Amino acid sequence: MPPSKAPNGRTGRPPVTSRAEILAAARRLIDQDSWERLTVRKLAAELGIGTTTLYHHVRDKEDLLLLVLNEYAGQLPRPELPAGPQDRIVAAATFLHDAFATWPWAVEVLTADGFVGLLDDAALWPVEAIVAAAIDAGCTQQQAVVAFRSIWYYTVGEILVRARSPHRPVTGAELHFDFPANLDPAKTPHLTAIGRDWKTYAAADTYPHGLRALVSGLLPSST
Amino acid sequence: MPPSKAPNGRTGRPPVTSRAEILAAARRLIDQDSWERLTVRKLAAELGIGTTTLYHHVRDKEDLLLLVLNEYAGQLPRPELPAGPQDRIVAAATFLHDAFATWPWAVEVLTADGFVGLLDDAALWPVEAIVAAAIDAGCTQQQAVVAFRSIWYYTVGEILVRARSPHRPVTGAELHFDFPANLDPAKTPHLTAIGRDWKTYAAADTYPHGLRALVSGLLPSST
DNA sequence: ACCTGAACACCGTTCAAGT
DNA sequence: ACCTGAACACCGTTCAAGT
Repeated sequence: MPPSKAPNGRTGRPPVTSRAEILAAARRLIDQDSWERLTVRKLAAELGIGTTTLYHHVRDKEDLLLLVLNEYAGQLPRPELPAGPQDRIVAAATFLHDAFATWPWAVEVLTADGFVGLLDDAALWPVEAIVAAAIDAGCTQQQAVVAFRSIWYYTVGEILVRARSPHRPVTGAELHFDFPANLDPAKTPHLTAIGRDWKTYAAADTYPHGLRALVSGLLPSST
Repeated sequence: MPPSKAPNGRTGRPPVTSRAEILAAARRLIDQDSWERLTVRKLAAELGIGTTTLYHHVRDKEDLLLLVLNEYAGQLPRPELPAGPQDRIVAAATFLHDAFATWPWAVEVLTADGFVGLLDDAALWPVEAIVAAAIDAGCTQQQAVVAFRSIWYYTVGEILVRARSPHRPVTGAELHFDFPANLDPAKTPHLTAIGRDWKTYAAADTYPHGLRALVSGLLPSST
């Protein structure tokens, strides 16, 4: 038997799915459940196809996650940035932060794979904006790169600590500083004194505050 | 047959291993290979015991990692700290950073489980030192907690980004900013201009620089 | 008391065979 | 061209049975 001939003139067995459908289903599952619990098998089941069929449309699981990530990044509305360099950096970094806060797994994927060689051109604008603003503020290229990296570390750390805190996804006591009740006041007097208040203090979202402290320390002093 | 009676008077089958031996073997395997590749099965093989025997000495894999971590933390020599509050914070944070830099999996374990309720009393001194110094510098308790958290985020981020960068464990181009050659100069002029130099700039260890910027921004201005 | 193999309930991925 | 079940090489953990 010769291979069947489809109406579109192409030959062979017709597809049961497409890359776009796969990405949409993956995103659905990630949003419903966590990205850690997304498995190739579940994704195929969601689509009603054989597990191994997926491997005809994406290289492997990592490839799949990067595709979903870039799609997500491209869909986010791009905000207006303020004129002042320092405010511009804060705004761009906060945009990054907020984007990651709703999709913390993106940070895991990006840090797992060396970041940006993997991002689409269109998703790089916050990086460009931060570097550009730093140079506007009087930084050399090198200082601007250093500034971006510091901001990136701070942002990644905040997201990961927050995301991994048990069952407190939105705001809250991320550090989960639930001291053992048996803190030794001789060894840790200040921690003992703070005691239960730590939880209260740590409940606030301090990302912007720390970010401003960092940025003001990184840029050449311009009053 | 009655249960055999050991010379020490205790009854039953004699142990083939101990918690101490298990922790030592786990540490050996983690140092040799990465902690991601430590499996319960490999650990049992290393000890020459049945896999499931491990579960009589540790609750589960997470428990095992925490035990190893606390042992490691307790063994690190505690440095002298400078007198000035700002320098003291930098020194304590740098100690944390360096400890994690040689054992990045510790950060993974700690961030995975909400940090410090899990640390031994003895391992908490850097936290106490940072909070104490912040209060010395004029911070309120709340400001001191915020300062610690910001420093913690920055440190965690640096370690994780560095640790996960492919095959560059010690120093180096952690961000791996290997732009696609097809960067659009219209969209990302500054990144395009920096180009290959990014790698050079990013090769430096900028943790201390960013840390100082952050700390100086966080403390009440004291010249 | 302590040890252990078999078993359970999973993974991601490959590959030969089918349509 | 595309799909797919079986299979491979793994995981962490439980549990009944052995000593």
